[in-house]
Amino acid sequence: MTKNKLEITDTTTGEKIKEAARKVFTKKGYAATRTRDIAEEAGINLALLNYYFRSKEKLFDIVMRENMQQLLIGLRSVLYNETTTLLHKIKAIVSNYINLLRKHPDLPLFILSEIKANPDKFAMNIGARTLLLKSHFFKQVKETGKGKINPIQIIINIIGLTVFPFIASPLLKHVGDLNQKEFDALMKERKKMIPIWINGMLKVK
Amino acid sequence: MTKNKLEITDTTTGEKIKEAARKVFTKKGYAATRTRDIAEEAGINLALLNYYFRSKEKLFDIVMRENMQQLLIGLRSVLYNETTTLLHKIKAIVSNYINLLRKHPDLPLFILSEIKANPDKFAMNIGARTLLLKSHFFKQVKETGKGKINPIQIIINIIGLTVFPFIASPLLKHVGDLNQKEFDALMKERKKMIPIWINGMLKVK
DNA sequence: ACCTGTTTTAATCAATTGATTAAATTATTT
DNA sequence: AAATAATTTAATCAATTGATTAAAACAGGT
Repeated sequence: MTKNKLEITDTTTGEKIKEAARKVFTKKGYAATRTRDIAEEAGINLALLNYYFRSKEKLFDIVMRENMQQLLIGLRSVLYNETTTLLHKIKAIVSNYINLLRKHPDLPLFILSEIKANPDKFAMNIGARTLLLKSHFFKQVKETGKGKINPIQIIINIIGLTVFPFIASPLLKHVGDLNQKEFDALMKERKKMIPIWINGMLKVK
Repeated sequence: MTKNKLEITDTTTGEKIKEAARKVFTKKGYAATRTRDIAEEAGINLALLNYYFRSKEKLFDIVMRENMQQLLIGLRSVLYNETTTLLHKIKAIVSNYINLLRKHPDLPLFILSEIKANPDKFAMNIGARTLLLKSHFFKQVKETGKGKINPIQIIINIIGLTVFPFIASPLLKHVGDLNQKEFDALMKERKKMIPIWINGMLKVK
């Protein structure tokens, strides 16, 4: 069985390890993760981790690359669509990301922590820069704010308003006295509100 | 010299260790920090760390407590001032925090990461909840948004718009192609803009 | 100068951690 | 079935890590 018996849920040993690694890395971060935790989570012998992925770091690189990939999938098609309004794009971006983050709430804190811990490692990605800066979306932000506002500020606000509550969720739940259900309801409401708020910013002055 | 020769900059051995620990912990996080890194940064023998603070964790607890303290200092006097307008309070909060974060840019990511890594440890702080929820500031947010908007959403937005850029700064600098100077200019501009943006949100609908 | 308590140092410990090895088991090919 | 290749396991390694110890250096009081 070297190649696919159509692998019912593609549950190769390698795949099991990778998914276990994603879970543990994302929850605890690279430094706090023990390869033995990953092995246990995957239900495999520790040595198999090195057999399939050479090292903890190589495994991490693969998981992280896929995680970042996931955040960019589908973004290009929105950013570069020349047939939709700016407001429509903002609604799509915010809605898609909040849906994604409700499924993977600790993705942003994980990614931002690891970028900070090792900025050089992620410096390569010149593609992410042009993806945004050359987009139809960015042009629309520029001309809608026509000189009044730096478009980067608007970008920061869209991402910040969308992502921040998930980054700070333990804190917000505590000081706001919210359970998971109430927090979820807030995030659902934000899907509607953030585009309205951003729209307001674009009309300031 | 058992007690103060007025300690020119209070540079006790214990203080040197604590400040070195603050620097290393804040930069690398608890898990990635080695007690030997702290000792080297402080220029002291490793054993002195345990002599003065018993353990890595106890030292961390002290540093973290002080860090969180720093974020709350001066907040109460703003939140509970019954003589100022809501807009005035928002300006004060945003301005104070951006000033603080420009001096200590990796404080928020550090704190939020550690809270997520160990939520129980920080669960005690029932004081932080009432500090916000019982404040004159919170009442003003409630009545200004009069039923139209959940005040918690406004709180999230104020904190998010203020703090998020610092959390995501390596990413923002990269995709926005910003150097430190340009990033700083953006943060300066946000001191003016965030209160305006929040004001707009309070008037939505 | 001598004693006493505090601070500092070098050496060391036990536990943990990422990784490897050699043998075993299992699958595939001939 | 035999041979070969791939996968899995248990045992072990060397390096790192947080912490401790016993001795040395230092200070203040008498």
